[in-house]
Amino acid sequence: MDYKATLNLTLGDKDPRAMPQRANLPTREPAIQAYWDEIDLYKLSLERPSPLGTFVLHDGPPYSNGDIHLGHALNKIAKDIIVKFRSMQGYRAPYVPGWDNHGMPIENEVSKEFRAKGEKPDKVTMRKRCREYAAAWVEHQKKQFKRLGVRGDWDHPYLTMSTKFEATIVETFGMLAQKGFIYRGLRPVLWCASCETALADAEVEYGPHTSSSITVRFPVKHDPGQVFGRGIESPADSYLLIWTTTPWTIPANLAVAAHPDADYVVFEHETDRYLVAEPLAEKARALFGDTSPDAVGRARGSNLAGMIASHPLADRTSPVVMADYVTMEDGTGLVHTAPGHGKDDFDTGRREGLEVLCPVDASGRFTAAAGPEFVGAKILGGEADSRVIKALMEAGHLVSNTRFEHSYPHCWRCHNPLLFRATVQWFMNIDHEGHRQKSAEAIQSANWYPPVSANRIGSMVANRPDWCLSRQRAWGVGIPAFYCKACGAEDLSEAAVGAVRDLVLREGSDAWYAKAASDILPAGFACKKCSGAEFEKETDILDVWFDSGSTHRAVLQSGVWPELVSPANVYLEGSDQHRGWFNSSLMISVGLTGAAPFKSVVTNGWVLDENGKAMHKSLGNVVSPQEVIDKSGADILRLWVASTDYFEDVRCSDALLQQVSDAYRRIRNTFRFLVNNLYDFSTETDAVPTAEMHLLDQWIIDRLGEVAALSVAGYDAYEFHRVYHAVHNFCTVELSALYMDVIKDRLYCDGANSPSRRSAQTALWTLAESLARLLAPILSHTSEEVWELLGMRSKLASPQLADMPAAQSTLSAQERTEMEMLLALRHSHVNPALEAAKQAGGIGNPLETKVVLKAGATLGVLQKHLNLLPALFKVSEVVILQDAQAEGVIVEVEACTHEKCARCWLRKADVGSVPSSPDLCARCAAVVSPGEETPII
RNA sequence: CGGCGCGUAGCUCAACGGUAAGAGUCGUGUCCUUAUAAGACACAGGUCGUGGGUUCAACUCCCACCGCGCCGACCA
Repeated sequence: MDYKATLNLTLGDKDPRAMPQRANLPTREPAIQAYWDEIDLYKLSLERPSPLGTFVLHDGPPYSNGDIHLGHALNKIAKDIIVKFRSMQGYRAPYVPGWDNHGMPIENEVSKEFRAKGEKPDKVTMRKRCREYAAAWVEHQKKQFKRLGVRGDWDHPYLTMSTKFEATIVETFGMLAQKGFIYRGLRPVLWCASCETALADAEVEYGPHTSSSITVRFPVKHDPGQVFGRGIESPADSYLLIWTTTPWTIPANLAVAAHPDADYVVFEHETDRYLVAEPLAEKARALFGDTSPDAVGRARGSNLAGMIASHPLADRTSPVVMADYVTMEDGTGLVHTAPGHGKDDFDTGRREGLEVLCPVDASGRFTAAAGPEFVGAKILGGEADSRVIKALMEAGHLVSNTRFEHSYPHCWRCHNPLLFRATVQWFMNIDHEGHRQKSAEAIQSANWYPPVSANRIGSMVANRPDWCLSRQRAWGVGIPAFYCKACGAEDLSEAAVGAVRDLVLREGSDAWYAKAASDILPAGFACKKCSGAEFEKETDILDVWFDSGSTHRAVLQSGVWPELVSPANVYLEGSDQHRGWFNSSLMISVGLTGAAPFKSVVTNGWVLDENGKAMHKSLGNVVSPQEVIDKSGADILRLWVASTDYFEDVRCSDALLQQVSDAYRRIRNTFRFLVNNLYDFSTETDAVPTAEMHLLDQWIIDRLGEVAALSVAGYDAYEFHRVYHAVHNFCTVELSALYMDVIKDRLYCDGANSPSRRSAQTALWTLAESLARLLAPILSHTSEEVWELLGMRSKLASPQLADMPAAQSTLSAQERTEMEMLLALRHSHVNPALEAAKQAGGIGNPLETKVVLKAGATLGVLQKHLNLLPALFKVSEVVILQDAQAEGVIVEVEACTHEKCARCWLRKADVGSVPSSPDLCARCAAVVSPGEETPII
């Protein structure tokens, strides 16, 4: 007789009530997301109780251009996990996503469009198109982010190009100006002389270029350390040797840089003496045809400070300064320094208080400042070089002149070589009123995950130069500065900037370009210096880092999102943002308030391929989040994020995602077993109080509590892989391999409404419901699916609106110890013995066996739990024998000789004891005959 | 080239300076057919990137090198 129909089996996949084996996430997830939209889950999450207060994760704005890539996905998913966890932990956790809209990449794309059409738009037209372009990508990326399952105020994101945001940028700039942080000065930028424009780094292409390579001697005028050994401080016939591949920058020379830690030597050639770095002395001597290595003097680089040379052409001095970027690779170890023509030179010049000399005009010709003999000479084409070389030769200071091929920056548009040219720019002074030190303190008082982040940004802030805020571009927020037409004085007064802010607020930032200064400035506005009444507007825009660096003011403090607070609890961005957003936000916030805009900062590493290499389209190793979602689902991507230690660089590939998919299937199958055994269970009528449950059921609830505690600690530390491993191991080791397997007999064979089965079902229900909550921040969709199947929606619309599960153990310490001992016995003794019996042949299925335990000291514990053991070992019978000699427990396996019950397949002594069911054991006979129940054992 | 960081089984992650470096996963073999495109059991897998050093003792601390990544520089 077939008794299968009398068993309480797990629901099969065909049953409409069942949780299906196939997740089918690519189609299931959009339906779940539609449900979230329908109930307005984000709003509901803000309305749930928040005993712990508010927790704001402030979104760093991605750039609104292009499809999102895996790095975006990692970042946004990690943020989403944090927000959902904090909410479930008991915080009010709003999340307002945002976008960074201004900037060069969009301007370039739009420029290309116009160029393709042969149009030359004015700034306002250009900006209008940029705005449309950015807006289109915002909508595009928004869909992609939402598809990841990220919860937030997607209907009200912040945009740096919104009117209110742009007004805040203007205002922020004005406030910094009022506090004295903003100044105007020269700074070298990469300049294309043929396009007559400054270029951004991204617009520069490096390629081979042949330059004139010259060695020049600078007569020493003042030698306080008497390095030259002439016995006097103003030696004759003593020279510094320098090398350059840009002869045209010699007229702009203002200093010679030496490395403080390098060794320098003086050598003699005829009656002249020359100073060079020791490692390069040999080469330098060769220029004179000398080989003798004798040095007539030597000095540490740091001892050269104070030495002063004469400029080889102009009538001025050129002091020796220290710079640690001086290398011993090429040249002489003494570096020609022209602050107007190089970034390093500029920084050195600023530090040393040198002026910034740039005798080159926009078209790349020498101005009068270069010297009367050079005026009008063009850099491009080499005219300037040859005139300078000729002058040096005539002055007798040219030592050598050769050709030198090296990598050199070129304009990406016209492909001509670029030059560094100092132009007037706006800056934020990083050392104003101890700002650098205040920033360092603000860094110290924040929490950094991982902790080394603090060092990283710390050294960046310690070493960063002043912030150059000017960009010679169209797509951005105009710098709200006015220049007096009469005297040229700049005006950043509160009245002027305030007028611009009001204008932008009223009409948008395009109005800055559309209107004349007189239409913007308040009536009667006059120059403070000369009382002039006519003004010109600044044409540069602000660095877009200034935009994003203002988000804490424009978003957190604006009042537009009243649920937000400032400072934010946490910022979370990729490690490149130490130099980017973290830095710019810190500079502005410290400048205005003296404190950081964040309490904690988490950084995520880079996404690499399976070999640890960066992803590049050309390498074909790019994993696209859209493809993963279409093929496997967002929960797979989310689980991948949770499985990694994302503080460091993380790896991703199809093979790795396959591993994550396997882990997902394990977790899903665990949920399936739990859910599909609850089809006839109601918490209202069938639940068994924990303290009255079967010991094994109490034990698994105890374990669940531990896993929940571990996971919550992992979430709390932003280390989601701890959650992943804890839950995955729990599903595998405790649930699948052990608990769920062991309770099958009770679940399937005991009476449907028997207390022993209801006890197991109560545990299953608790497990399913708790795991759904525990995993809701990570597997948001699957948790939602489980929640619905459990019928929980009638109580609470989503597991994301529940509390994080907490321990609810009723197990005593002694019971826990005893259970652990029995499980250890199963693992280390019984299973191996069963395996050995299986390998030896004869006995295949453990259900056919009897296990004999011979024990000494542990006899009492074994006997106490004897009735648990057959199920725990998955065998038909367990016999315990006393054996005082036994070290630990001896396990023997033999065939069980009882009759096999046709229903439960266990071999039992009482099979046939009920006359009406001769092929059944007593328990099964009682179940088949109604009215009898099996007690909890 | 410079600054910062990372490098534990094929993979994802563990391991207070102290017992023979642990889990899961993948792989292989066996069992089950009552979670079944599931499940159970077992086995195999590591000179802890390499080489030095400190220490009674190093995966753990220090140095160098190699590989990888981020940021910066590509230069006089």
